[in-house]
This record gives sequence, structure tokens and C-alpha cells, in this order.
Amino acid sequence: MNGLTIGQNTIPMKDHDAIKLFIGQIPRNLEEKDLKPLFEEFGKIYELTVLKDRFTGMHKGCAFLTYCARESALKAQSALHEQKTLPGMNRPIQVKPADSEGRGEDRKLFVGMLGKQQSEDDVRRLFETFGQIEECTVLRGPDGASKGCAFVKFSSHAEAQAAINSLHGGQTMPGASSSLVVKFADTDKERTLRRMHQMAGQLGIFSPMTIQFGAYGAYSHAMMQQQAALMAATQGSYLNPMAAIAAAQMQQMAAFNVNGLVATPMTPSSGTSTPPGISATAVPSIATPIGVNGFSALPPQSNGQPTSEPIYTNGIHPYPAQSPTVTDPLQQAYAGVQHYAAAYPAAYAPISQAFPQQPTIIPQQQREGPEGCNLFIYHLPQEFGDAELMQMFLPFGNVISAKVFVDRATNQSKCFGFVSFDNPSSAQAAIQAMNGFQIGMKRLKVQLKRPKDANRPY
DNA sequence: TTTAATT
Repeated sequence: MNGLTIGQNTIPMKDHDAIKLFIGQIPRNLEEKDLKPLFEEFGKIYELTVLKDRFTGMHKGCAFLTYCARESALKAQSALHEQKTLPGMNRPIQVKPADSEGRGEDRKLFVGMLGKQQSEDDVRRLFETFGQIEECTVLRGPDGASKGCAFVKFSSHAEAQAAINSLHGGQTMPGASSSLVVKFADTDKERTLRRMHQMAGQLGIFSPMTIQFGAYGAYSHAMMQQQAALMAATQGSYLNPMAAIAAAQMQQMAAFNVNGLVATPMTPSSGTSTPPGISATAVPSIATPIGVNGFSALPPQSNGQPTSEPIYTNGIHPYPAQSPTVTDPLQQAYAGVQHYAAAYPAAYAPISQAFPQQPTIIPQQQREGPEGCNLFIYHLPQEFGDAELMQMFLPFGNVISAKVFVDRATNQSKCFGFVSFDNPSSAQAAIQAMNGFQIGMKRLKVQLKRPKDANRPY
């Protein structure tokens, strides 16, 4: 049974009512072949897949397991779920139907404001009158101490709703600071968002981030996967998972920075051009795109660059060619980019590619402006993409396109690009301000783009 | 006071 034998080969078959199990708390050094013996004793395995990060290939510490027979799954679940702890893990193994098997999270409750000493059993007793409890977990720290909250999964949405109606806010547990909280648990998406906000908070980034997340929350998952991909592509594989995790977090933070950075110009500066000689006090757009959001969260600089310096203070004037002192705040800002990029090349460089659909930074097309409006820029930092290029020139007027040229084979910037404004005086202002602008060891070359046919002999 | 993880 449970196999279709053709000649020498047996093709495994599974019951039509087979259950896919989710296996959690697997040590990351165990692969399918290592796990197989553990599960085989409950029946013939139809499929066993360790979950890996799709880009980094990193073992996620969990797996999916389908037995040929439904019965085997039930046996394995009752024998193993929370029943033993695999070596190196500090929580017991999880063996339960995968999320894909049942309905989603619409029957799972978050219970907050529990007393710290309330156990799973206490929580069960509190909720059992409302229906069938499929799962009940008190959240605990690494030391095993309760975090004062729990997840309770009912067998139906209605049961969960009934529990909310009766228990939410109804009583205050001993030791809790306010009345019991009973609500549906966050969805995955909500969790991701909350984590990002937490991270943002820790980094001291607030306003534009929040806006960004509101507007582009849907991209967050894709973004993180992109980040992982970029990381893998740029840095190769990691010797240990922690390094990869740390790098992934770096990636996220970097994404936040650039995200905040590129998001801002939508607001103040669009549609205005900045006449030469005007100070940043009157033109906040000069300060904003370069300022806080991009740089307040930079990791400590190794070279003594004062990160605490208020980069975006009023009084910035973007004329380094005329006043090329190192104390120019704008220049420091770009120097900051450079240093950051040098220290975290993978984190910085490819970010602008991480938002392929980002409406605020992707010009519809490479549009060329009228004659005298198009600039050629050379000696761009390797890390600069279209978004950063646009960012750099936004203070001078309406940028209708910004294009960094990229090597087709390596996907690396060729360190030059083109920026088009919608009027010649913006272009001239940009040349005045940015030609000779020092970034790192290089100085930008900013000049009018040659007309297409200029140096063609015929 | 929102999990470690869900192809």
C-alpha cells in the first residue's frame, strides 16, 4: 500500500487526506537525511523538506513533513510535539499541521496582561469554556520567565470571538499592570510592520519612515527578501548563520535609510527650482533629502567622522566648489555616504534596486530635457544609483530624470550618469554648486551633456 | 503585552 510499484520502482503515494506537518525547533545543522530517521518510525514519509532561505540557502530551523498516511502524521504529532528537545535547542520540537493545512490566524488570540506566574494550564482554564483550544502557549524569555502574554488558538473563529467578547478588559491578573487583553493575534504582515517600526524606533528614525511603511507596507516582505538576495549576491555565503542574520539586519537598516532619504523629496521640493545663492534656511528641501533620515542611523564611524554633527542644520549652502571646506555640512553628509558605503558596501550599494516599483524614485522614463538642461556627471561614488543621483540634484530644481550608467555584465555603476532638469537655470545652478564637489577622494565633474551629434565628424 | 520557524 501507499506506493505505486512499476517494475523496480515504487512511486510513493500519499493518502488524499494526508496532513502536511510543520516541524519547528530543528537545529540548523540537521538536514533531511538527519531528520528522516526520527520521523520514519511513525510511518512512511512522503515528503520531508527543510526550509531554507530562498536566496541565502540558510537553514531556517524548521521543516515540512508529509507522511503517506494521515494516521502517521497524527501519531508523530502526539508522540513528538513539545515532547522532546533536539540537541542545542532550548525549546521542545514542534510538530503540528502546517499553516497551509488549516485556516489562517483568524482563530488565534493574543492574550496580554497575564500574570507572570500564570502557566499554560492557567490560561487554558481561562479560555476553555469558549471552545476547543488547539494550542496554548505562554510566551517566555530565554530564561523561561513568562512575558505576561500568550497565544491561544481555538478551533473556530466564532469561539475565539466569543472569548474576546467575554474576557477582554474584564479582569486584572495579579501582578499585571492593567486589565486582561484578548484580541486576535497579529497577522504575519502586521508582525513584520511592527518589527520594522521597532527597529526604526531604536534607530531614532521617525517621520518619513512611518509614512513610508504606511504607503509601502506591502513591499516590506519583498524588500527583505531582496535584501537577502543582494546580500548573498554581493558577499557570498556566510560562515555562520549569525553573521548572515547580522548582515540581513544591516541590509534592512540600510534600506530604511535610503528609503527615508528618497521618500522625502516628494513633499517639499518638487516643482520648485532653487535659485543660486539662496540659503537652505529658506529651502528645506536641501536639508531634508540629505539629512536626518539618511544618516542619523549610520553605524558608528570608524574614522572619527562626527556622526552626531547636525548634518541637516539650517544654513547649508550647496556650493562646495566655491567653498570647498571640509566643514561644509552638505559635504560631510556626502562624505558620510562615502564612508558608510566603504564600510558596508553590500548594504548600501544595491539598495535602489530593491524598490523596483517604488513610484517616488523611479522616473517613468529616461527623459531628456531641452538643450542646456541635461548634465553629464562623472566621478560618482560607486555606490550611487539613480535614486542617489537624483537625490543629489533635487535641490537645484525639477529633476526629470537621473540615470547612473551601469555595466551590463557586472551590474556595477560605471561611476557616471546623466541628470536632466526641466529648465536651463536649474542645470546651471547644479553645475555651479556640484562641479568639483568632493566626495571621498574624488571630485565630481558636472557639465552640460554634449548634444548627441556634437563631436561626430559627419 | 505579539512568538522561533510556515515552502
